[in-house]
Amino acid sequence: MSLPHAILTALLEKPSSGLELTRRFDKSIGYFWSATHQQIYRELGRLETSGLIRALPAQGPSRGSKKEYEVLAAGREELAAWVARPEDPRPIRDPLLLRVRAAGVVGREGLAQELRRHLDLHRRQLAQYEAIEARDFPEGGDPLQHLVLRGGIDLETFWVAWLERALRDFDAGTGTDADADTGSS
Amino acid sequence: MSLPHAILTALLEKPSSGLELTRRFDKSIGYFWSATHQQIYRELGRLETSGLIRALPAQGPSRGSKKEYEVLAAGREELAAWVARPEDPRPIRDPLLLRVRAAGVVGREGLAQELRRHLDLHRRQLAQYEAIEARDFPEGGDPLQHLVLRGGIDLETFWVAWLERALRDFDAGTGTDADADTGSS
DNA sequence: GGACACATGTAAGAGGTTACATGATTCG
DNA sequence: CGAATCATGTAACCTCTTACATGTGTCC
Repeated sequence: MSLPHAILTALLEKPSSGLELTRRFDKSIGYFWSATHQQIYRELGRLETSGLIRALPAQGPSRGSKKEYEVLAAGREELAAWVARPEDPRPIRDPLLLRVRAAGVVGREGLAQELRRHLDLHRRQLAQYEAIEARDFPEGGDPLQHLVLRGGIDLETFWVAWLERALRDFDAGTGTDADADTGSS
Repeated sequence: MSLPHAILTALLEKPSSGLELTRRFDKSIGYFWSATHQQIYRELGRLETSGLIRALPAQGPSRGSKKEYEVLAAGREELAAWVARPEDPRPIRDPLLLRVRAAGVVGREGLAQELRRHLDLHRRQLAQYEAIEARDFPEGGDPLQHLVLRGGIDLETFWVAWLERALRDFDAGTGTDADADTGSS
């Protein structure tokens, strides 16, 4: 139940149309809550029906013409209540860790290459976050937004470190070569 | 598409019934891929239909009586192929980071308490993982399984550090007191 | 008017969550 | 036999993903 709250947050930061929201979910907000345009349009409809947001006047046909939304008082209240509402962290569900475990059973053939690919992706993401930090928080800025960005940076840092360690272990474990053998049954 | 592969991995490690699998998904395997018994039974049915696993003989009625499954050659091959199959990491979708961002817009009332609660949960989880490490990997053990466990440990370590930092920032930012437990009406 | 970007929307299906339903076994 | 536990299964619902569909405005 986080998508509606992500949208409320985004709309409070700046009233927007569906497409503008989609763009923002590809950038800053999307760094910790991703969503596609189909999800966003559906959820905008629901939020409007629930009376948490409203479309600004100047409507044309439903398809094709731009529709701007803004948050109503009820929406702001709902969001404030949600911020404090207890909600346990979800159990981890990570395909990469699972694949490493599976490799322990069926062999690590091809896995090292995939780990290298992920390492590269996470390094890029980390560099991007750090560039954003240097640009937007040179000396302060909104402390809460900075905190969130630090979360992203720390998370990517974890992945980079873990993947480097994994590849080191692989090299050590198989002599000189990463994922050569697996010498099946 | 990871659940079937999680089940194949679990069944290769040890042929099991649905309930036994459910138990194992509440422990070791569940530490990086959680699943409920309904998901597991549904997926076992699909995997059997697909010819990747089979139920061992000695069947009774479909409800109530135990059914053991084992992985067939096709299942092992599918799992080995999946280990090497490229699959990009999913974008982050974390409700807690989102709530901190929302707090920047509607106020941080009640948030510190929730962060403290999460900090406690993550500390417990970390302690549990470290106990498992001390018990199962005193000096080695399966390097891949150890690597996965290290992933869990490092991830929890990240959360603990980030939450501690967040709470420190909160205390600094609001004078002496975070949000004074919001003492309700 | 054709191409293209802008903008919103529909549909089908997979995966996950929650609640409930049903049969078998064991133990007092 | 009643209760608890083991064990499998159904159903409803919600979210997310993927692919497709439709309309508008602009520029050549």
